Amino acid sequence: MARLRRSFYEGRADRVARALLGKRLVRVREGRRLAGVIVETEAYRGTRDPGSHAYRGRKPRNAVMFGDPGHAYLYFTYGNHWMLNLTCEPSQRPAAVLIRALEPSEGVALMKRNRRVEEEVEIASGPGKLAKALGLDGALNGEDVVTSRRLFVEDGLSAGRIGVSSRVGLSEGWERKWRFYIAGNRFVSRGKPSLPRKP
DNA sequence: CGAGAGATGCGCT
DNA sequence: GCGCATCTCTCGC
Repeated sequence: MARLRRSFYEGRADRVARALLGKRLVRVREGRRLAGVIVETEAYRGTRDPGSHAYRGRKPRNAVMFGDPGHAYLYFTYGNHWMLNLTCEPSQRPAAVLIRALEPSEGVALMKRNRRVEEEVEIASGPGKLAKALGLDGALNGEDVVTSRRLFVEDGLSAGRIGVSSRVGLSEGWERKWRFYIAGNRFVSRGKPSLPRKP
């Protein structure tokens, strides 16, 4: 399968987020391929988006968001979890797509071990789970996924019907409908039911 | 099986 | 200190 090129990531974050559904995220670690089909994403774009890390300007942590498209932005949160984003839009325009869930396809046994779970549906049905399953952390922050041998995205099949909803877990900016998922796919995360949200 | 809270560490106020 | 683009476990039904 062909790898996605730089031009793929240059578009608006919400469009890239949609387009990433059905593509294959690949992690190569110690010579082994760990991979899955992207089934859930969220877009964060611009300095006006109160849900985005770029909302309060450029800081050391979010600097990758302001750089070239097609790079991994990995950040640590909640004291436990790494989140994988892929930057998009031209340089200086802060934007990224959070990869929220995968349907596992290669290296399933190893990913289960990384996660210490038995059920396939538990491997990567959420952004923190996904990073753990693939062995992603701050060491890969800034990685160029267009050229990297360790982390990249390959073209895939059509995603089929796409669902749209509010983004998960935000106290501000949740009214933007920038979460996208493959409708009916069982590996999509359920999100966090107790957070404030409007129908 | 759904709701709720604790875990856990870092960046910012 | 507080809040966080979360996860997991414990309760109670």
